[in-house]
Amino acid sequence: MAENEAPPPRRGLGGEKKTTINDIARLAGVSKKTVSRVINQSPFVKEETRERINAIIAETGFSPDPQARGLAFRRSFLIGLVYDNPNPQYVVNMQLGLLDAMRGSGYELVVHPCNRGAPTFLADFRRFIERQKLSGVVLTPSVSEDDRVKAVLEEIGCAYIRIASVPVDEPSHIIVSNDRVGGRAAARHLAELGHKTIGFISGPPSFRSSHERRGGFEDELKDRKIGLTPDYIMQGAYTFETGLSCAAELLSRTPRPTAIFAANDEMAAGALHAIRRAGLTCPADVSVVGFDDFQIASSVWPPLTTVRSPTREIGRMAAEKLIALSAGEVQAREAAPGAAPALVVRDSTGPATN
Amino acid sequence: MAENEAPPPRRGLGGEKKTTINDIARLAGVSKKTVSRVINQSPFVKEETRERINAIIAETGFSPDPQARGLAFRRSFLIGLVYDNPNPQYVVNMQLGLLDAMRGSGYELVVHPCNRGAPTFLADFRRFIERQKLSGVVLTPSVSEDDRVKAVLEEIGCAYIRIASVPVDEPSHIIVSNDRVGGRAAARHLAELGHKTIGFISGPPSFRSSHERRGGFEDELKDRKIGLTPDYIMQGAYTFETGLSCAAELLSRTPRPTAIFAANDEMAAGALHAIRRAGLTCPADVSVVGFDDFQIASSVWPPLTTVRSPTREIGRMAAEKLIALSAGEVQAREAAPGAAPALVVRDSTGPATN
DNA sequence: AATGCGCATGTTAGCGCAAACATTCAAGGC
DNA sequence: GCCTTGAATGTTTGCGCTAACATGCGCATT
Repeated sequence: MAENEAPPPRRGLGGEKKTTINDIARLAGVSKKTVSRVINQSPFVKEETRERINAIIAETGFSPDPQARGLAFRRSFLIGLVYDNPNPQYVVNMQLGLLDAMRGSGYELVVHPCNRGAPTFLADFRRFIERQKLSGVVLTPSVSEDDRVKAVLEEIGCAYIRIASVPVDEPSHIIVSNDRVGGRAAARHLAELGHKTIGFISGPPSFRSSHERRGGFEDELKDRKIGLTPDYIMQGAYTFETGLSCAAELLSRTPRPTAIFAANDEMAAGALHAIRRAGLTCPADVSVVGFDDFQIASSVWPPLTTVRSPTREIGRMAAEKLIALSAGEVQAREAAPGAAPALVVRDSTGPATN
Repeated sequence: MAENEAPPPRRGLGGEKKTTINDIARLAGVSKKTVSRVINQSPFVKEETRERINAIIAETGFSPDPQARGLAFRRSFLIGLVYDNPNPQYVVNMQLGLLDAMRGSGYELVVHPCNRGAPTFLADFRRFIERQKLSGVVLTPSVSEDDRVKAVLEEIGCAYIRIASVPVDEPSHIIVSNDRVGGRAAARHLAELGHKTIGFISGPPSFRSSHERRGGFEDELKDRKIGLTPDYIMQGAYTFETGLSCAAELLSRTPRPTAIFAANDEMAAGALHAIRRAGLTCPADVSVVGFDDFQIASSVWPPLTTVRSPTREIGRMAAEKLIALSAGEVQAREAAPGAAPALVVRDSTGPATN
């Protein structure tokens, strides 16, 4: 009866008392500290004792309370995914990758989309990390490219991994999604098909990936002595509409390009429409290559030849690294190799016809 | 020096000690229990005291440690999103909606994709809820339609909200995404454009939404005395490919349908290709209506007329309801009205031409 | 035999908060 | 005046776990 304060609803979950470390200790005939040592893999437990305790843990299905553990450790067992990438497919793939590596690790994933433009962004971000005492944070582009964010994390002392197109940090804190390699792959493919007059639609300069995809593309063309004049380079914004308008512009050049590389699938889809609208056919008249291999790439006509970005794999690597980091493990000095983007050839590319 | 056990890294986050409820109590010249009462909105605090404490809390930016709070309350302040819906856009929109309502509430969102087919699914699910002592769970289709899941939650006593196309539960536990209304809207639109011969591509029967979308569509046509014979109904699987093949089939019927309603955008995109491939034009020869209004709807040509499913709004409502539930508030007896789907008219529909 | 040392374990005191049980103080009843 | 009542606050205990500090025990050393 007593006080009856407002919101806190009485009783926790279920009715029966849940098994605690004490129960395990009693069953094993040891103190709870020894059980704790087993759970935390302390080397100072006799092999035989460890096995006995582990058997009991397995039998009872016991698993330590993350909250209590967190309170004692002064950190939660939560990993945050912080992103401002508007592409749903990227986000979901990233989440799946992270969860792949987190499964069975005792960590959980909390998602935190954010708006880097908001005036309270940094303060909110900091609050989020501190309040939740996150074990670690995964940053994706373009938050991952924000050095203020990095500074906050360093100051707080929170483990983090940045996913970025270029090595912007020490190797232990970054996973490089090798967009440059992907750009090269696209150029190589078009070159091998005999294209000489190629148009390029870049992403917005605010994304590092734009520069990388473009850089890789240009490098490969240069290596092959294929020219790419400024006239044949348009700047889009990773959207369908900009893909459409930029491609329309490119198609009006003389000589008309026989191929277009758009820096993401969305823009490539726009390019397909521009081609059709111009009375041309893809790939007979103009080939198109996209980037990302998101769902849209196989839902347009013709299905897009594109560069598959191994987002899920990158997520998995990020989580593995982060868990190791937050457990205090020392990291290798060199950056992890990082899964490389790979070309997926579909129907939107064909031999040059000029 | 002492033991130096393996994984637990010493020291928590940051260096400086963080402010606790004790600090606030000291500053306010009261006991920490009084501060606790203020935080938990107990009515037994003098107005003046409450204001003074609130002022200090605001000033110091203090916010209680969720872990400690959770430990004492026997529940975390985490809300879980459990889903097996493969559509990234749906998932991301849902997450955004949930977070809209959770912002500032002190809750965080942990995501939990699952595979309902896995043999350990139910056990894993239960473990997840119990271990984390989740405050609440949001279930989306098709996990939301699984009564075993509901049973587990009831047994554990965990608050939950199911998002479903039909009222499968008591009103306090469900939010209805009125797919039937959306189906009707699509039919009305086509009828008003004068279409009489209409083809329909349904979703897979394993999703309730399939039945609802189809049901609404059929009901509206019946009300308007427009026939829809089995010949003009195809069953797809919510994928681009099935949309393509089903539409091809429909286009071979005599008389040829002047309009096709596909139960999601993905299939509608497939239908567009089938139309083009058949040498026809959309919307001149055949109109197409989709469902969902995901990104793909505006990235195909012509941009799709479709039914926008207010996923984000539904998510917001779900989180609001769940927070109220988990705070022990009594729920209204009737189901919340639920944001209704709305038709978005773009370029894929036009007047009937037969 | 006394000493030291290292492994294996137990004990105590928190982590930051809320529940249950005091306690205080003022207003009102007879 | 004494006693009841109840609002407003404080004290203690404990949520489930770990850190820091014992402690016990066997063995090698002097």
